[in-house]
Amino acid sequence: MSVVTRFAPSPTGFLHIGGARTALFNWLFARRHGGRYLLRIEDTDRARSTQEAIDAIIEGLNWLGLGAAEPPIFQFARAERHREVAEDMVARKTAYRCYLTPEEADAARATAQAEGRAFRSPWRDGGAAPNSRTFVLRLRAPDSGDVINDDLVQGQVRVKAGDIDDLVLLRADGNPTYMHAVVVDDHDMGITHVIRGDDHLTNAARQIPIFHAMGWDAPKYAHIPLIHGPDGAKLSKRHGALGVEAYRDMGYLPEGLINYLMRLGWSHGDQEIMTPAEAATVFDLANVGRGPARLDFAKLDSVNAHYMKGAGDARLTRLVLAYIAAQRDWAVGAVEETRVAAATPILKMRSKTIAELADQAFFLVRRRPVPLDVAAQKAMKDGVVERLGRLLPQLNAAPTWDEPTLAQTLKDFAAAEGVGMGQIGPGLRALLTGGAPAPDLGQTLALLGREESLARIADGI
RNA sequence: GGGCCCUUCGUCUAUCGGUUAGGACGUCAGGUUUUCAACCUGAAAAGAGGGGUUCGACUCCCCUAGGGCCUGCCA
Repeated sequence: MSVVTRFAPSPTGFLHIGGARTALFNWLFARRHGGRYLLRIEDTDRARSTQEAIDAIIEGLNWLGLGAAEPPIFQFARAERHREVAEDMVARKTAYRCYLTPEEADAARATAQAEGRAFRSPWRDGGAAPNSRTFVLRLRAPDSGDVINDDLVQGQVRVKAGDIDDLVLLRADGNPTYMHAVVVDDHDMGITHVIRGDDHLTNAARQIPIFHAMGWDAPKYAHIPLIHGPDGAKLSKRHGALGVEAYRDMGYLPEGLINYLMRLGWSHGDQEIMTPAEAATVFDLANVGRGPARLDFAKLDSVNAHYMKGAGDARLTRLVLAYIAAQRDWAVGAVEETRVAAATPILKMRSKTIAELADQAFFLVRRRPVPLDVAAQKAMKDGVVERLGRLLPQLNAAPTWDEPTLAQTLKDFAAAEGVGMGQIGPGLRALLTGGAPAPDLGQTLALLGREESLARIADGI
């Protein structure tokens, strides 16, 4: 049997971090077994589903490299099929028309709950249909036996059939409920493995009877633990329940985010760094943890830093320039772009994210005269200006404007002055960068270029 | 209330009855040092509690505690 998985988000918001990981595990599992990975948009809630959300989800998946090879299936478009199956179940006597009004159903449910038993409608065994009353179609839940889900992650979960409600399949308006639509679609799409969040674990016990009611085999289930916030509580907007595009805007690389998400809940020995392609050769649901994991931005940063070091320079340059333009609202000229491009291979080694890279590169795009921040001003102590005045001609006389030559020039100057670099570095750095972070001085001078460096020093003295 | 699930360093995790309980991030100390980083060396740091089973339990079973999910004509 060839494997078919699916990622089935409801388009009521962006693709959040938990959804991204669910998609990732579906993708990995399908890849691992040479199967198919499908996307299904669960848009049966017409009031809350939006085109913007659909676009955001697909865009987010593509950014992460988790796009499906086949076009998405839209659940609402299949409503006719869902109705057909529900009617078929009525014919099979595994579903029935329930004429309870919502209020009556609420009351009956409250009673059942108080008595500690599952909800059963009085209409489950038929009866004369009242006129002018609408009805819903309900599942006739099995009367006896256990519903068993041999969950690939959580282990065997057994629920007594008597604990399962006669849930609604078709609403009064004839539209399917989530519980019903999922089952019909998973069957029709040939889904073999349902990999989804742990919040659906108990839903499996409600869905399996629907499969059986139609004489279908239920898929294998794998309920992966949820992601919690750093404080262990449910993920909220305040700490990370953001769309993946928010992570992109914070300066994370998709491969960094993916690697982090992959290791959150799944492990392969002690290996921390692994690409999805690599993971796809060893991925196993048996190695997925069962407890919820907390989001840890420090670890994410560290994983991302690894991918920053290995990322292509042209790509990083493009990203960092876009970041500076968007986040700092800073117009970068062509000369400065060239400087940033030349600096990227050096600066990426010291940056965890694109945001940090932008901070590291900022000194390159500043405009003269460069204002000094408080720390930089403090570096301009008595005698510093005079000393830098003596340095200026030395730098100007440097035979070539490159890092080794400039570093040597500085060393020679310090020796000639009879002082350590501590008497020269801070002041020089202040004038060159205004206090913004920058690499070693030799490198800073080289990256800034002869003309700009000398001008910035001259500006300050 | 009911049903179900979860529980190893601060965090992510390894261990699948016998280990000085390993790794990573973070933290701390030291080194390097002209800013911010990066980097190097070292250290501290864990089996929720209680019962069993066993020659031997982090590992298997039970109870307790804590946390989570579901309990909708939402998904």
